[in-house]
Amino acid sequence: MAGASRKHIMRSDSNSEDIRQFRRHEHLARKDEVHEAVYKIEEGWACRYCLLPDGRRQITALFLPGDYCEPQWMLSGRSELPIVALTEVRAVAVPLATVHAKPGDSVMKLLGAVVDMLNRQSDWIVGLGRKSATERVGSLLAELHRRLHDVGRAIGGRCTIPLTQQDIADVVGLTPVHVNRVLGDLRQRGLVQFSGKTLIVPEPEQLHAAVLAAA
Amino acid sequence: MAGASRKHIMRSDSNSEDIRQFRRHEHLARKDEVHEAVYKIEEGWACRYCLLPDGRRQITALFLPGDYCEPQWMLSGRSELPIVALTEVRAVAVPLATVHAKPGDSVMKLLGAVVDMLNRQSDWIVGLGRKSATERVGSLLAELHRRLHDVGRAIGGRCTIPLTQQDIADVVGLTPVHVNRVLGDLRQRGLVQFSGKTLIVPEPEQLHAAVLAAA
DNA sequence: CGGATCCTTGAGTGGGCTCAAAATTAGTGG
DNA sequence: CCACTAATTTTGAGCCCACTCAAGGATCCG
Repeated sequence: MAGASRKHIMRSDSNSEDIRQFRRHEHLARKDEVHEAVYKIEEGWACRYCLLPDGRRQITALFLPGDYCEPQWMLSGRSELPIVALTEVRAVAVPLATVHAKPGDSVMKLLGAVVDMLNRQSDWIVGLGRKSATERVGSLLAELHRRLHDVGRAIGGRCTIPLTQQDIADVVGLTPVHVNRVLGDLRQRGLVQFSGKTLIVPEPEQLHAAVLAAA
Repeated sequence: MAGASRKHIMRSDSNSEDIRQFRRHEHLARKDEVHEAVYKIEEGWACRYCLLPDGRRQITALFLPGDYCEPQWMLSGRSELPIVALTEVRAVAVPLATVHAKPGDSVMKLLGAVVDMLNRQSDWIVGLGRKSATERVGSLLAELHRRLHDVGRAIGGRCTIPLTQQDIADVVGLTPVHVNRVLGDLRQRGLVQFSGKTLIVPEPEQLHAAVLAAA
């Protein structure tokens, strides 16, 4: 990450990476802000959210380690909604000028991330519109477990979910009280286990089956 | 698909446009289908939907005249969910090969459409997660009125909404019975009027205000 | 050790659902 | 153009899932 002092700074690539740190509850982006870089999350979690005038909050995207934080900024150049850190976050700022200059691999990665985000949002519309509380919470845990597993952060069904129950409620469109009850139910049914912020999914397939389309 | 056998295919524009017709309930795309073209809707409405194993349906996108039907196919090449015509539909198939060949205006339009879809989906997550039935239905009518107005299809607060109440229910995540009651309520409050499939919004701002963040 | 945040549990309420049937409209073939 | 059927809309009665309000316990952190 260091080593910026060279003669020819032509290739603005890996030397002197622009690393940013954010404390919990600190904003990575505000509403309607102009951006000339996207973040690649290295460590920690963040979310995009919408705050209604009367205080209701809805989270519309979760950013986990390895995710690009708002790949569509490459296309639009601005954030429509605020992004806030849910934990301490370490991220790399990827300048869009650089990406545009060499339209190769990195552009494709970002465009792929845009498509992933579209599909993930579409899935959550289905969940919020047509699934029960238990199905929504179960689906969220299953999805988070899968995403963490995909980046090597779930070993033996074990992973860390740093969300509060209030956060979970704001993702799945429920109240924190009800989320608490649903989590208790899932645990009693043996589909998941907790110890602190650690989530254990003994049988991912069983959770997936129990949660999708309870006939 | 036709019209490729000529000497100078320089201007691949208006000659022999690939126009497709779809009857109501006919599919424009199936799940997991490969696409080498996107549709530009000329006339009629279509939707993307998800059908859960037990029969519940959730609509995750509406396509109105002027919309590109699945701009992200340019990036992914395949449909994740089925698209079905809600009315008779006339659409132009825009071959992606053509678009890629001359990466200019049309590419930007499609990428802009992708960003619009992301933002619209994000808005609907907020609605489904945190808004009441009345707010959701009112928001939908307000949004549809605005989108139709933007393409010159709402004259004097008057526009055509060819959706059944069942369709509306599958967009806003309610039952058709409850949608019917909510519509009656909105009409009684003078926020909207109906006559057949024609929707009249006397005061768009009043509807918008009544529906967003009822304190 | 004190304060704040977060989790847990109980009791009661209500918004949207289910079930059911009738009225209206749209579609279709003769 | 009409008879017939299917689809859609409307209305009523009762129920349940998730919400609200509230209080006590646990955990974290300075």
